Amino acid sequence: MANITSVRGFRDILPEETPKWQRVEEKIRKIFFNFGIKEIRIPILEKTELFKRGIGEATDIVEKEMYTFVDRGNEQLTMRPEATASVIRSYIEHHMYEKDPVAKLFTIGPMFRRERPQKGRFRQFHQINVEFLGQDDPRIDADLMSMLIYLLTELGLEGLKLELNSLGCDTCRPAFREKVILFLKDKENRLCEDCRRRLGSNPLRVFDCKNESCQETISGAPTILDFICPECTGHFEKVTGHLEILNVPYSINKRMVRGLDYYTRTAFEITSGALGAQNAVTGGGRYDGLVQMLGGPAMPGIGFAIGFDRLISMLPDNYGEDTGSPNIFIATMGESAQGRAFSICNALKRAGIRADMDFSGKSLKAQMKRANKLNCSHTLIIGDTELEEGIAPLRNMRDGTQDSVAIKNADALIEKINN
RNA sequence: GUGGGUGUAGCUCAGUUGGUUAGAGUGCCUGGUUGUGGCCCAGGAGGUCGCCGGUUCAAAUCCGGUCACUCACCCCA
Repeated sequence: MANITSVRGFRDILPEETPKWQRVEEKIRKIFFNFGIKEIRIPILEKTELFKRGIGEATDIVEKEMYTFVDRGNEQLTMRPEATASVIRSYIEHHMYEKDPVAKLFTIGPMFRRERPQKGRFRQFHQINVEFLGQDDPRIDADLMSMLIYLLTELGLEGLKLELNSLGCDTCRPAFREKVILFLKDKENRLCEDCRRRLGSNPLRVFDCKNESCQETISGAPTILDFICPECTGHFEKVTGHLEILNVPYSINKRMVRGLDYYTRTAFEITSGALGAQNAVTGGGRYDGLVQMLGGPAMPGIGFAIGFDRLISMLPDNYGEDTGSPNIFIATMGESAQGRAFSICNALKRAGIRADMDFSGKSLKAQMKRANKLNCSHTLIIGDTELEEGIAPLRNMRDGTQDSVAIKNADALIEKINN
């Protein structure tokens, strides 16, 4: 009978790797706490309509990547492909803006997109999302990006590049869009198949097409920064100004656009050369129209998502390893020793000390080998008849020196280990 | 959805122009040695060679199909 395997693009994160995830999450939570960002936990399943309206009907995500199904109650549901729409839905549903229009929220969890898997891309992947709602001051944008850079640097990442652009707003982007369509109309035959299709749905995407001919064609086109309205220009200039004040290095990428429809004004991306083709570790931007679009009040917002899996893959293998705390292995010789070891081992664990032992009755050699494998700091050997008190030497594994103090009971041992 | 690469032991991989009981390293188990583990020595378990079909006296090896993994396009974090 054939074995059952995991679903394509859905992977197990094995015990060797989970400490990395835990350490990163701990550090991030601490930083978010200091920046006044509170956690929100949202469902994995939402009504399909939420993403259609939020992300945009014509986007690749909605068009062909969502896990959508009809449930037994005949309702169209979707496993979330991203978190922002859900956070906004919750913000509106619970009238959070009534209590306090300003909300700084984060959420961590899995997202689902049915793409072809490759390096740094899975069908179930994990994101750390941050949303700042209720404020459109350019300082918010700068503060958000500065925190992000700080956070990634704190985690030990190097070679990061922050790129940003402005996408304009509802009033200036449509005009720019028309201009681009007009510009490309008579050059259509020089565009790739995808871009010709995009011309009708999302012509701005031609800007970041990787096809050479497309790049050449679009290079003469007006760029959005020359075209956006004075308000948007002002906002963008202030954002970059504040970034400079905060000493955050950045570069402007006039051709960067976003694949989700809700973005307005500030859009940014952080990339790393260490990631392969899927080089974006973070992406985000402002979405001043989204709250209203989803049925809430007119309320600005900005946010980002960190690709958790990609972030983890950039960290060294030993990241998050516990090295300091004591880790005891109890080896036994003989039946009666096992009995005493059993209760001592249990007492150690309840006293907050990591401890383990072997019940299989294997040779001492095998037990010691196991202790070594578990990377134990100390091995305690308990003999069958030696030492009336019942406990033999506590031995340090690392330098081989013996500590031959006989210990009378578990309490004395705990004290010894803790001193 | 499109293209390239790869599927042989738990893991990393050899396997010459098709030819007998398919190998190594590592890991695992047992024993020896060792001032009770690391080093060394001996032995052992473990594989329908991804799956199906074809060619052949004979297929891990050649051909076709299929599935999986992987990298890239696309898209995005």
